[in-house]
Amino acid sequence: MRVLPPDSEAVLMERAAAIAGKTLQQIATLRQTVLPEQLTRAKGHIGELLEDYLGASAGSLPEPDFRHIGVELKTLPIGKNGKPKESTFVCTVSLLPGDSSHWEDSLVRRKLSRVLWVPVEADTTIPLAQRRIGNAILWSPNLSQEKILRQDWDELMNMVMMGQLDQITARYGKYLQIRPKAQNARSLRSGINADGDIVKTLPRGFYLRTVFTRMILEKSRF
DNA sequence: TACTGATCATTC
DNA sequence: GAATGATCAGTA
Repeated sequence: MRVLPPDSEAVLMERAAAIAGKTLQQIATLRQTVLPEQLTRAKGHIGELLEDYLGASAGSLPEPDFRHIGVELKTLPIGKNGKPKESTFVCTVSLLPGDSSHWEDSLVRRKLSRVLWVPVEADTTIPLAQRRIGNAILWSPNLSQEKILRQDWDELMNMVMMGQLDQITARYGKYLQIRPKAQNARSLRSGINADGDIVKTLPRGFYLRTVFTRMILEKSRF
């Protein structure tokens, strides 16, 4: 039985609060689903389990997970040092001109305008079933965060649109970076080269560095 | 050990 | 095939 989408942020937060401190096994049992033994062949499993529990609705559409309240769900894997272990995927990078040429109407901005961060224990010495959920954080970027996200986005998208895709590495961007987001290294998408011709290239995604999610986590603990 | 580049499952 | 959910794993 599917969980109905939450019709307000308050309802969403109640649901998130209800699982804070619970283990992944407890959530899986509540939802009558089975956990994989390892994440190696099920890398998105925890995110999907929490989408299911919380009533996310967007499916695989390029939209915020909770569409009508405009909230995006992100799980945050926390290592034993208490800090995020991995960068956070935001969305696919448009590699062709005309898709989203301004920060204001970019998918990055829309997805990051309101995010429910759910910390999840990710110490690999703990069996998956015993890892616990943390206290969720409902967040919007503050002015300085948005300013830097915008700077990163402008710089990176400028390179994309100038046909400098081959020069983009994960080293660009203070908070936001572009990295491959593909089935494998042979995957291809259409992009443009320096002459403006359409060429095939590796699909890319926008990711948030851990320095950024660490800041969100630390601020919420005040 | 942190980080970048590579990869895996599912859905439509 | 391209979007979603991400973590894996080699190397600097």
